[in-house]
Amino acid sequence: MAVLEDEGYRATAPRRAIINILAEKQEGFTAEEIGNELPAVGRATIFRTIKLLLKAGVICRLNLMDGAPKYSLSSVEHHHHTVCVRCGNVGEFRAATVERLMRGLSDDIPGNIVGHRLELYIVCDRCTGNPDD
Amino acid sequence: MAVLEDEGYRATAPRRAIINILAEKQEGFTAEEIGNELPAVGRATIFRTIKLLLKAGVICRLNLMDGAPKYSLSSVEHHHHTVCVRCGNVGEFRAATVERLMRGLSDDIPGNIVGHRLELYIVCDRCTGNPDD
DNA sequence: GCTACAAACGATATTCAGTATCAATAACCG
DNA sequence: CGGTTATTGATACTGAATATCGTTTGTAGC
Repeated sequence: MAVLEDEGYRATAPRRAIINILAEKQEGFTAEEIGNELPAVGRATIFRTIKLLLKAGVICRLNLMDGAPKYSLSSVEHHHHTVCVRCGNVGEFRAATVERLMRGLSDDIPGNIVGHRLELYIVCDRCTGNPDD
Repeated sequence: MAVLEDEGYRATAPRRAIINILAEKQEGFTAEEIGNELPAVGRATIFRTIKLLLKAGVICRLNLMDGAPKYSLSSVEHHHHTVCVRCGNVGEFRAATVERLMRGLSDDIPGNIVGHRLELYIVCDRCTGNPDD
């Protein structure tokens, strides 16, 4: 919540409402979902606020193969995502191994690596139990 | 080109035209680019054919952070992409290290890993030379 | 080569996510 | 409290992608 002040933005009611919703979500959510839960807030503001939080690093965007992009709280600053291919739930993980790998890879790549993104497609434990949910 | 027959699709003129264009491109290209080079082919067909080739595994889709998705020939069956953050060019690379990493990671992930996707954001050699192109 | 039938086509309308515009509103600072 | 200015919401718009549908065109069988 302090993010708004830190960046010099105003702590308006719509923004607070959106941030409160996000805090409960944790998991991957779409812009539309937020809009549905806050009918009082205009579409434009939803997207504006999401963009604002993206820039502030509070949430991160995840472009999936199909459908609208999902967002999730970036509870840790650098991390990667797991996406369950069956239920679509999104998780976060962090692995030092990945970062180490990047450094190793830099010799094979024609240019300077400035960032990376890793997505793991999984069948989550919940879905493993229910063959077709 | 044999892809079409292999999957039971018809080898129509528009499809052949599209495939020919793709064969020259190699790099990341958008659906719109293809459309521009083939004004005779309807928009719908461009997208239909792209989807078809995606399913057949001939090309792969790359959802970037902004703008339309890019596609590229999957000249090797499993690979990852480099995206130059300055000029937007897309490259492919393959590294056994990545695959090895996945196996190592599987213990830390709550579920079964069924696939993965890695994108490297780089400043390519060409752009490193020209500070602001 | 000709015919028939289904697959595929192109033009158009439509959906959907996201953005621009702009007058009205509400935070913040004094 | 009042003025300034960021922010809002309604609406219109854009741009990518899809659905519809009458027409065209591969292809298999003759």
